[in-house]
Amino acid sequence: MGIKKLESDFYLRTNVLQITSELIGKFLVTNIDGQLTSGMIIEAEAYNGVIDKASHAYGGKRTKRNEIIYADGGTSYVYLCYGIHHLFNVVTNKKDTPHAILIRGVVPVDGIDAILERRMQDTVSKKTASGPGTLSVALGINTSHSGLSLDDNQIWLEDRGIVFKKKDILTSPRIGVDYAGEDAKLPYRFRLNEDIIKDFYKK
DNA sequence: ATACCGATTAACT
DNA sequence: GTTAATCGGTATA
Repeated sequence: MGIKKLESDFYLRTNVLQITSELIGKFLVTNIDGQLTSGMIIEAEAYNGVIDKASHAYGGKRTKRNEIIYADGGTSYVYLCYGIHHLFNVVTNKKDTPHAILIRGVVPVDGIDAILERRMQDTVSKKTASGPGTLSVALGINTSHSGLSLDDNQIWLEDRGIVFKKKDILTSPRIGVDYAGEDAKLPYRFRLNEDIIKDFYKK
């Protein structure tokens, strides 16, 4: 057991689907604005680089915004969606192989007071950090954090020894990527069984 | 300079 | 189940 910060050997691997499944049960931790906050990852989606029509890097496209996806694994990629929502991604694989994982939901764990203040809520519920936009608000993440190394002391991931059974990690098509044609159907979304998630909110 | 649109959310019925 | 809100990024000229 114990707490182990994930290092580049974890992020530099080539199988983004494998890494995405392993992220369920890991902890996303931030130390932003003097507040230490964290959440356990319960949902994430894989974006498989230049061959994935749903990826910002499809076809090898490079723009000022998506340039970060081409960085080495272990880098934070945060971008603005619908003009309002800051979506946090983990870049994986080696430099110039633009794999990324969108973190879509966490269960709040550390710094609950700060999280509730940021979300302007009184109590923790499933709504506090269960979407890609809301978890960024909860943990204080915004586009200014894009390009940061996850080895930095502002945003990082931890393994706290929690392991779920394979059957409790469900796969399904990704959300909001209908424009990606055939690739919209790929089972690249990973999430924890709802019954197990409920137990974490009871604690 | 201008036009289009999205890896979403919250508040509805 | 439906839908309005909202604006930076991107492409096109």
